[in-house]
Amino acid sequence: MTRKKVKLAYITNDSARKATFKKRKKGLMKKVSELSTLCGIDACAILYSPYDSQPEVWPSPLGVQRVLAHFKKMPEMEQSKKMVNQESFLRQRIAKGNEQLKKQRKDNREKEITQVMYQSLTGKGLQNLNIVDLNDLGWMIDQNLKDIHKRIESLNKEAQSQAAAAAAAAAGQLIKTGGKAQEEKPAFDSMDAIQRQQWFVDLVNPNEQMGFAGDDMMLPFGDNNHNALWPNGFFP
Amino acid sequence: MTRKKVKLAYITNDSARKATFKKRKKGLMKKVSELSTLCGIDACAILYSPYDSQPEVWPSPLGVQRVLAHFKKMPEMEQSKKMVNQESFLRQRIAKGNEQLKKQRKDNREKEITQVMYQSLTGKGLQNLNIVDLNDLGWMIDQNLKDIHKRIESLNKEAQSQAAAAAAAAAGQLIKTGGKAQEEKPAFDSMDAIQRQQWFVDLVNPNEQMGFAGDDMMLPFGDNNHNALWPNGFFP
DNA sequence: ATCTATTAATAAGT
DNA sequence: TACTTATTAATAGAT
Repeated sequence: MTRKKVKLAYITNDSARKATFKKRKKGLMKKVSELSTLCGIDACAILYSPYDSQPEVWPSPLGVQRVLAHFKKMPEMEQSKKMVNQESFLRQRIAKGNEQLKKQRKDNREKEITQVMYQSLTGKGLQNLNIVDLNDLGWMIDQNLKDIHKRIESLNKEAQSQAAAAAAAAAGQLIKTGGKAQEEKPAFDSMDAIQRQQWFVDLVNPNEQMGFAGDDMMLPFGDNNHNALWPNGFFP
Repeated sequence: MTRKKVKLAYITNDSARKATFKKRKKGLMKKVSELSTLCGIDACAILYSPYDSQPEVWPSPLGVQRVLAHFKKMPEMEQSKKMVNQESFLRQRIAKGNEQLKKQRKDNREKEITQVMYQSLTGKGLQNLNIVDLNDLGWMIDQNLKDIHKRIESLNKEAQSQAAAAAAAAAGQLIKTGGKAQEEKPAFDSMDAIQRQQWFVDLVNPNEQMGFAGDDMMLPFGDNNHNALWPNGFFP
């Protein structure tokens, strides 16, 4: 579909319906053909259109009859097992749609709360939030902190192994200096971390000023420990 | 298809084939369903896979049997008329592929010659071209000139009607000045034309200098009239 | 099963 | 009817 998302319903305009039929028939036959080739399975398709008195089939009349014979030999019960019929097909599509809706709502909510969070960091205050929003906001901040801690850890590990490698190299050159360099220059000071800080500062501070610690910036949480990472300022 | 254009051939890797089958079966059933709904036609599909002992059908066992009955009632000759069988299907696909190849080659050639043309405008010279290339280059330049003339005409017409409108407005205000303004300010001087000029200058002159009229820039055509548009410089 | 980068299908418009 | 193009849908490969 293109130029417009099409509604799945009978096309009332005759010429449009015919045009769509021709295009989609071709596409469908191609799909059957590909599926059969790629996966080596026996398949057939039959279409009756008002545009031709004869049916259009894939892959061939004989192929269709072979598949049909196979199909008709089975008892009705067998035919129905594992079968995709219109009802179950629609049920699946509806279920899938609902799942997607649910996920989308969750994503939306997350974005909403994230926006609230950033606004609060630029000094907009949290006065207008209800308890539900505040709860979600707290949850999101906790999530972010967890992510940050994970990231710090992984960067520290990286720095450690790099430092170890450097030490090994130094040892190889017989210029050993006493070690522990990796603790004096932790990974968080690396280029990557600096870029990350800058990104974060830019993000929370679009107006070129620190919005944090303004008069009405006290977070209305019982648990102000959300800020524990930065005991005396934005970044140490 | 994605991540890679897939070759249309039996997938030998078992798990990949099964995964592809599941995805494509779903997609195919959806297509049948949509075609049936959108165009109100009677259709069915039957698939036998090695993954299930039962066939998977659309729209339902009964629906399939109805379509099948319809199909089997016809004499063989009738069945074959207008029918899409595997051979004709493949023939169509091959023919289509060849057409596309032809068109693509033409496009490529055009791009090639266009590049030669631009290079020549930046002073690369045309010494290395054979007679065929030169011929095509001449053709392309003529095409471009035709396009340019068309564009100039349409812009002039536009300017004329605008000027007419302006004159009408002026007349309405009783400040008629004598007319002919549209000839003193032709459309080619309009904003659009200026942007176009700049674009063209940038295009032929990527090194910030005029490559035209350099020592070896004389075009090796018998017909130097290709330049007739710019008798004394790039743009008047 | 899910995700995402990429290709394929196709709705409108010419 | 066929071609073009802008957009959506399908899906290959990776996770």
